Amino acid sequence: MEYPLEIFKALSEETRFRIIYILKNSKDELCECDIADILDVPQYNISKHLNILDSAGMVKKRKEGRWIYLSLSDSLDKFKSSVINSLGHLNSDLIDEDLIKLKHFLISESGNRCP
Amino acid sequence: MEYPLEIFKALSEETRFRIIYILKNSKDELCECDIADILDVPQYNISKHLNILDSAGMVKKRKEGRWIYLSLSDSLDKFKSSVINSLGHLNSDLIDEDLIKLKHFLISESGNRCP
DNA sequence: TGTATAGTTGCGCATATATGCAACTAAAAT
DNA sequence: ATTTTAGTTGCATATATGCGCAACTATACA
Repeated sequence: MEYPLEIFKALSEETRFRIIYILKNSKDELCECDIADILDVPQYNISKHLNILDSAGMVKKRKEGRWIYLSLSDSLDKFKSSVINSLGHLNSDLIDEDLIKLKHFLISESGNRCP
Repeated sequence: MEYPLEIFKALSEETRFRIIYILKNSKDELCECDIADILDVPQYNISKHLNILDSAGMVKKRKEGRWIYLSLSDSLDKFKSSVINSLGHLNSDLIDEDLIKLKHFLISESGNRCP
């Protein structure tokens, strides 16, 4: 797909947008089951959406044992990082709910989280 | 639709992306027939896509006689203007072709352009 | 070795969305 | 008044896309 369109298309779907949003706001890596838990979306959907975000070069996957740890790509080009930085200007109750759940997740270190 | 999604969805379609791109790069207003001509897309499609961009609050329409003149909205909020500014980091042959055609259009003041 | 958990993937279905056509309105221009 | 041009809109169609399910792999643990 044409380059910029791929990025906008990736971000134009609610689940994918929420994934990027919590990855951007998480100080730690998150594994797929974490993300599925936080967003309350089936893991097989998270998996599919992460494939799309990966193809668009927006996320980094790190496999460790049985888990795949995710974070924003650390090699974002200027365009991508600029678009993602734009998310910092948003303030919406809906995405705030995800951030609250993310915060609880990060606090309960090995509580609810995958080991 | 949820606010940020609407913006990304608007930009994730090729014709709409190209419209925003040339509006961002045009010093003058453009009317629909100009845009249809530059992008080589039927005018009824341009019209429909402009409705979507308008609903998303991304463009300004100014009616004058038989024509509707378009430009980027002059009341973009921080998020929208940040996303649109991200386009400045792009360099793609495809969108450059549109810019070349736009340039020719702007030069030939009342040549090909609508009066 | 058997079981549980994390993640993947193919299929069928439902929905969303862009397109072309054709008929329409509105405002010049003759 | 008639014609021409800019723009709009409803409809049918084709395609894209996300979802749930179910079967699959791979790794850890007992």
